Amino acid sequence: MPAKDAPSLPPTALAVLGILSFGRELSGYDVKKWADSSIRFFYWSPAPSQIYAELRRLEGLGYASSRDAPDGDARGKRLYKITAAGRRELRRWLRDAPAEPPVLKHGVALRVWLGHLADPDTLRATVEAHRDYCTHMAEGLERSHAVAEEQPDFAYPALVTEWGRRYYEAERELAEKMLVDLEDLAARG
Amino acid sequence: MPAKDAPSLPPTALAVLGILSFGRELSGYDVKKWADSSIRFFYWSPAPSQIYAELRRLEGLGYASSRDAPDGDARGKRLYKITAAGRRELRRWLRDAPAEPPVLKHGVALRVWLGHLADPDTLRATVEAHRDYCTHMAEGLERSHAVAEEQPDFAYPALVTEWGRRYYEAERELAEKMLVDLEDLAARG
DNA sequence: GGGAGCATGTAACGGGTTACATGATTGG
DNA sequence: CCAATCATGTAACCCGTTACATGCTCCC
Repeated sequence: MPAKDAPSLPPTALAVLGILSFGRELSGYDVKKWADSSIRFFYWSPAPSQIYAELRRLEGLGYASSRDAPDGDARGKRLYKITAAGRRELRRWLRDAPAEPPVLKHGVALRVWLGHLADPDTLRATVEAHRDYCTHMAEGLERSHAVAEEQPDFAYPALVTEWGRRYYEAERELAEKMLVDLEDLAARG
Repeated sequence: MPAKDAPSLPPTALAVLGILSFGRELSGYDVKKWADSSIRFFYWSPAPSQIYAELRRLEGLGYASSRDAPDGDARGKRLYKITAAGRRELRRWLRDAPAEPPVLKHGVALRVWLGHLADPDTLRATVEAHRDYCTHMAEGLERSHAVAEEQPDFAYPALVTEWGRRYYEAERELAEKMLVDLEDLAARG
């Protein structure tokens, strides 16, 4: 019986455990692919090396169990599965831990903030690149959404992918407005 | 003459140098207050201890100079000022370094993503709290915007505070929509 | 045969946080 | 006088990344 006053796992561990919580038996490699195709759009995707480390930690805590892949499958492959204790821990976290405020590190905004030091053309190009990046992310989320809607147990992920699409849509519009404001500022001098 | 192929400073150093780039002579404490009242809305506010460390680093690189506060002012107080080299370095960074994609770690989205493990009421409360947080941030940005507009050399910061206000406005609306979607999902069961 | 993708890891590093320590100044 | 705020810093810690190493399997 682990976890007395469990000092709450780091975000990455929770995220990995969360991926396992959909019930599939996954290798570290699989977890990385999942992360890349879903949570990386609104959270982030840990480095492979850390995923393996987190899986070992989760197993150590009894939140996941693992077994070697059956013969015929790639040798050395290890499959992880969430345990009842792991599911309990996730539920506990969702219920008890206050939601941390979203972390936003917006390098583009920082650059505009420092506009007095930048060449106007570079600045504009930066914001335009960001606008295109938003379009790109929105497209990624559409694909992710399509996948989620096929699976009956992915109702919540589908909600979030749709939320994410709207988010990047809005971000794109904000970039568009920013370009106008930048133009105005340059005109007024 | 430092900086040959300068390995580009970490974000915190750039942010601190950016704060100094508005020309004021600031103490570490002042820098922290500035960060809290402006860039923390779209970037983030480093811990005090780190700000002091970054200021020392910047001085070591020749990007900032410092002097003791004049007598009559608090003893032990140290004031930092950006140097020409520091301004050059910032300009170089804005021009040459590709803008890093925004980092978003949205804990609320992650929680909804794991909705299959959560109690519906808790989930709703989480999203509602997030909506209120957005309102709160938007208000903070309005205040920040008002301050920026008073200063003639804060045109770019004013642009960004306005952008930020719109951002949190949009985030709030997304939270509102999410609540509706959550309701729908619960109704369909 | 060889390259792309599968699969797992180690080691070193650095960035950033928390917790703590210290002391001065100011205002009620 | 006492609390709040000003002001600066040290030490320990851990999270996460990068870079690297290794070897397999599948397919052209």
